[in-house]
Amino acid sequence: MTPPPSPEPSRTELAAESWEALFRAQSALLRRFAADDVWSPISLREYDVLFTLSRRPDHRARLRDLNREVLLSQPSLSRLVERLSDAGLLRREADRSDGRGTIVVLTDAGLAMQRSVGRRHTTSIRRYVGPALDDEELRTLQRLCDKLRLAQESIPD
Amino acid sequence: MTPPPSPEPSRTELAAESWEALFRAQSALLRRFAADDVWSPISLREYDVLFTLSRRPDHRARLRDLNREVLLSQPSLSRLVERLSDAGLLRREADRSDGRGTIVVLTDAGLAMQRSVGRRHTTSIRRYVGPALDDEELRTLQRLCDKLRLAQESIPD
DNA sequence: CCGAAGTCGATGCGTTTGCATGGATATCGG
DNA sequence: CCGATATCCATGCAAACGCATCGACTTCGG
Repeated sequence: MTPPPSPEPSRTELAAESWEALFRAQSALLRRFAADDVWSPISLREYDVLFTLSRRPDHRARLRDLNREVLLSQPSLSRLVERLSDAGLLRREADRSDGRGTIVVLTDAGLAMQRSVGRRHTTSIRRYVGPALDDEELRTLQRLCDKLRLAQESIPD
Repeated sequence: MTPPPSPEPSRTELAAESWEALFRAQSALLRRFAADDVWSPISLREYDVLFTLSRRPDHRARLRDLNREVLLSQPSLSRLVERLSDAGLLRREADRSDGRGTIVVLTDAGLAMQRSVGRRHTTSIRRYVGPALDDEELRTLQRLCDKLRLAQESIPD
């Protein structure tokens, strides 16, 4: 039997509504960030790759591992890396322990670019995220999003 | 003076970390949703348009208003609507009160498509979001994301 | 060992995207 | 009322994307 309509949403509805809220909030903010032209010579996705690399030890990662963190198909990432490499922002190296692998490493110019864009991006974040939520709410949001993301590792395909 | 490193992140760091967590969580989930091939004949962005229309009174909206909700440039939305129109999932109408405007209306086929894909998508959501957070956490996440999104309306460009 | 199956990254190709622009209508200011 | 400005949507075009596929290498099973 379908439960009667009630003010208490079912668990499925709750999950769907939460996802929708998350999705819309992200969209709204991305639109704001895109409007501030803070991305001077690179795109948001390219910045995402530089940023991800900047947080890795030695600023390097296997292409394959990078692909797990970035929302981009493998061929698209391959070409994006090619572009950034041509621009001198990173370089490719062979993986000595696995002949199939390619390792990408941030160059000094790439790190400088990440920091430069990152600073401006942070200004945008402070501007659009800061006034919306107080400290405790920010911490809670961060905690829940991290939990949601990390839970994916233990949910099979 | 730069404050000394401390376990208490500054407000700017707090905002940046929250945004990053939100962004990564959304990326991780989108990847999951894309992997479940639930999007049979349409793309996620096309579904987003059908979904948005399905929640409007009379299943209709001005192109311009649609563009505010969907993360897509105006020309891209224009062509996306053209594709969906060609596929018979929606139709365009002239706006009688504004000669510049175009109104898009979901057709029966479009609504059926939205519901069909939506059902499968909901299954994915339950699967990937459901186990990660409990009811209260879901409600909190939804509340904070809504607050974050709605706050944008009162933050100037 | 060796052959089969799997993984990794690059490339061909058609589709979709964003930017710049244009034409049409609406709104604003005098 | 009219010219100037702004808004709305469409279109040309180059860049970027995803899918399918390929060659190279690794891993697995006998």
